[in-house]
Amino acid sequence: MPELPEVEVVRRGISRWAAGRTVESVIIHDPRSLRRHGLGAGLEEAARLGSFTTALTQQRLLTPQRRGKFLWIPLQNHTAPAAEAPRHSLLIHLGMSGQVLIDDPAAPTQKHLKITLELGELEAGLGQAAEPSASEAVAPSPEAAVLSPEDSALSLQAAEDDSPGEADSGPRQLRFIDQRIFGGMQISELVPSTHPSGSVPAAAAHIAADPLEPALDAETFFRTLRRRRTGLKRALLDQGMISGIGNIYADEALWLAQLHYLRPTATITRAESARLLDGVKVVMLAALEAGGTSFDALYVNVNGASGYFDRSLQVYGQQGRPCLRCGTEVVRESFMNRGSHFCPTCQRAPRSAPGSAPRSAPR
DNA sequence: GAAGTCCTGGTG
DNA sequence: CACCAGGACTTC
Repeated sequence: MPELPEVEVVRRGISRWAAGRTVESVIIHDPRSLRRHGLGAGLEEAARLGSFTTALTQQRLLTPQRRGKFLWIPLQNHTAPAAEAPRHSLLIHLGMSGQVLIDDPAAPTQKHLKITLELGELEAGLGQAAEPSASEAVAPSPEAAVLSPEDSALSLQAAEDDSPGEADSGPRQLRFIDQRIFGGMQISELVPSTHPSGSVPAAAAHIAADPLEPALDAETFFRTLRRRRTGLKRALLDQGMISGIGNIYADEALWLAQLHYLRPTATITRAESARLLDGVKVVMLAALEAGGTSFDALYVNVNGASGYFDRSLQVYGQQGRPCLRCGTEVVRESFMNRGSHFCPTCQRAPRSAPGSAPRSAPR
């Protein structure tokens, strides 16, 4: 269940290993992962799959971007000058179980392999070198594409292992693996946006800014919350209001902010809203730090074994165990067909009976 | 605003 | 062998 931090780590992995390369060929192992591709075009399946391959082949992968749980790689024709603005993107959503694996053609085939992009050589000056992420603990060097010995732990083929005569080593495949097929890929046109990169894929244009974007400010968040007529957790999970939060980090953020998941959004105070947004950011950044800076975590996430940063989890899945703040047993309740974990002491239930109309809170 | 639908490996 | 998890889209 990758949420924002996991997707961000995948983004960094792609940025480091695949950006700057050109797609030489596309292999679709399972068309179900392309269910959302080319939907508006009214094409038959065979034509849709063909258009996916056509749109990607000979395209240069630029620096991957992310908003919430949506990940995209801007595409540029490999003959175009590097300065030219990309018009399309490869949009990736990991869904429940999606993984991105960057490896070598010699790598063994993965069980749930859906799509393989075969990549060309790295073009000098392109790709991850242009990546200015401030939160990157270790900025990739311009030579990052040249593999060092420890990189073999990433299951990328090291230069030394290559047969003589092959000048370019580096990983030559970007593979999409997805067990439950809730995720997928599609080609989507880039449209102008408040996103830091200036655009987002049209298919993700309805997705709100995420907690790590400057575009999301506390006052707007508060006002949007007050306008809603729903519960706090439902609002947090609404990607059109704030993006990147899934079931796990919603529970974590609510615990940090000491707010109940059923609390009516309309009764939230400005201070509580600020606490909640703060909790969301803290949880995301902590998870990112746990996974984004550790080599092991990079390994499991880019190469996709399991990759959940569960060492930063305080309440999710902790039912029956003492709350780390007050010692009360953490409770799990069923909500929206999923689990909600909370501390009944730190996170008081709203006064109104479940299901009844919420009454207004003071202030 | 909220329920129904898609999926499949793992679990009881 | 039935059931569950879970994100996001479709439909009410």
